[in-house]
Amino acid sequence: MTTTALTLEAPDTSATGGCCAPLVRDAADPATARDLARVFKALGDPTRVQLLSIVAAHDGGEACVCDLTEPVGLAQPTVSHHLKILVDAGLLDREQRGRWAYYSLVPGALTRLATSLAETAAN
Amino acid sequence: MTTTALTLEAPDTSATGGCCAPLVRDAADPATARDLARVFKALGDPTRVQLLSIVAAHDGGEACVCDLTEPVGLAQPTVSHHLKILVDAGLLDREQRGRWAYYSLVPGALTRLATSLAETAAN
DNA sequence: CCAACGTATCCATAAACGTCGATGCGTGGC
DNA sequence: GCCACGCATCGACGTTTATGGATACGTTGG
Repeated sequence: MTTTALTLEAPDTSATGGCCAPLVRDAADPATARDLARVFKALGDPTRVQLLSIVAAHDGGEACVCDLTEPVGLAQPTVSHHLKILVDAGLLDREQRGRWAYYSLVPGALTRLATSLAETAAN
Repeated sequence: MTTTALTLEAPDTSATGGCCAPLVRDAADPATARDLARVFKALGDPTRVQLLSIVAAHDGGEACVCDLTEPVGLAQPTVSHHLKILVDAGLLDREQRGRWAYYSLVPGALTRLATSLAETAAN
């Protein structure tokens, strides 16, 4: 799926004699933008940024839900909801050990995201 | 501002003999998380990622609204709305020259964001 | 001045989101 | 087998968001 190779055609500039010189060189195609935005949207909530940060700073690089409800001051179902969003975004891993579910950073996920940002900036 | 030095108290682990060893070292305090999330939320929409990318890739590193409506396929008020969000997030600069409003990347904004991400990953 | 143009703001609507109580599911202790 | 525990899912509610039409604002050209 999502195999859209959309080249993002540059609009005709000869018709509009105005300001526009739309030399879009290699802007992100809609599919890439959608994928990037999905990850950013997952990070677009203060609670989730906190959760990610707490997990990262936690001893062993992992934490269970019971470690997280108190720091963020939210009910357990809400925290589970946010964690699921972070997992779906590919930012957190979930591993069930015994009764507890341990969450940890996906290795390299944040770094790759940082690289994408830096690339756009240098584009 | 935002000089909150919030130490994010570690919950007592001696009481709960269970899973929890909440050694939160230096997780992001709520204020920092809020600021970060605000920028990420601005990037949490495919249209805005596309807009940012197009502006970055555009000749001269700047583009007016008339350059942007067609590539994203949205009405002008909608594009203006998204651009305002990106400006408010500190990601885009707006400069009015003549009849046209030129938008450009805020120098270093994306790089700083990338650094924040990398820091969290290495925490 | 006035008209044309590019852009921002206002308003309404539909969809998505955050939140939490109630509840269901899997695991471990007794 | 039963119960307690940790966690996920469901349903509902209020809030926020994306979108575009109508319109107002500032600028340029005549």
